Amino acid sequence: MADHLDFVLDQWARERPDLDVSAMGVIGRLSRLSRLVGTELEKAFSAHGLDRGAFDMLATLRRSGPPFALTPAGLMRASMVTSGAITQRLDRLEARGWVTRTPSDSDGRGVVVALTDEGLALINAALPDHVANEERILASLSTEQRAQLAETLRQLLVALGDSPA
Amino acid sequence: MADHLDFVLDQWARERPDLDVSAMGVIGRLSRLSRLVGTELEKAFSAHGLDRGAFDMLATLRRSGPPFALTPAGLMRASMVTSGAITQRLDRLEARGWVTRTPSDSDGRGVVVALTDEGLALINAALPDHVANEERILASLSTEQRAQLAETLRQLLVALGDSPA
DNA sequence: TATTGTTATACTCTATAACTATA
DNA sequence: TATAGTTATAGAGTATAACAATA
Repeated sequence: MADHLDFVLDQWARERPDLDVSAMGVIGRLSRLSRLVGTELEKAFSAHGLDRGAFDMLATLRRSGPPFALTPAGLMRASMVTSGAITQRLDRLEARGWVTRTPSDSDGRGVVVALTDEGLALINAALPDHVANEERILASLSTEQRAQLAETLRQLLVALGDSPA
Repeated sequence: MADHLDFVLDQWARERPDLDVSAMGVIGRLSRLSRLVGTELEKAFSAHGLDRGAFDMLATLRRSGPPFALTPAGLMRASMVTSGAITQRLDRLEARGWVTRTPSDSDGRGVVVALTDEGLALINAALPDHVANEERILASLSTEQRAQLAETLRQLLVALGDSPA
């Protein structure tokens, strides 16, 4: 079965046969898939009253382990969004009672963002649904394909400068 | 070499050993990579005074072949953005003199968007740089890995409802 | 001087809906 | 009634820069 990029590559082959546009077959699909997957992920989030940004913040705090606390700078590095977006996300999460902001002990400039009991309960409840949703999204791939895909994506990420922490 | 998702999966293994979060290894990497690749693509666009949305419109018109004309609805389907975004993109492209909007002959409600000579020259010039940039982004993969990646992504896209045209 | 977090600006996009002109 | 395109609203993100407090 053909996808949209099959159509696009066909058009380019006809219009610009001088150009090798095969890279588009990878990058174009990457872009479209990321969009479609994003839409699918929202379904599980909204079932818990969350959106992507909120889930991202709560999950990052959750997986950091007890006491479920990080600085805004740490959340920024993990989420790949700008500092302004982090401030706004935290404003909303704080208003909902899911996180607290307290001055850092060790750094007078710093702030520590921590999950409240309500925030912890929420992310603990949303997490299994999110993981099940991701499994559903990947259901068309074999175990081997999934492993191979993860490894190829990692190779690309490392080459583009992605790093742990 | 480790990437960010190696770190994330490690944290989840420690915090929620009851959950199989391996799907995150695929979907998380997909999301981060799409973001990083997007940033890299902008470099080639901005060298020609374009942004992602503008390049997207011009390239879609270009590959449709002579007379390089499509309806806003056609551009919307190809680009996966909302109708409001299309209207705004076309407003900007029209103001720059790169596309024209003329009433459709066959449908009184319709509009035909067409590349101007300037728009055609611009996209023809930008295209080889864009393709070279995509090749650079994928340089860390072998030919076989690229082909396999494209095929796996296509499989996922088709399963999620992506289709030609 | 540099860093932390917040605030501000202008812009692009989202989702949703209303609106017109036409089919 | 439905469709094509535009317009409008509120909200979340971008990039960039400025800012106060602290290191």
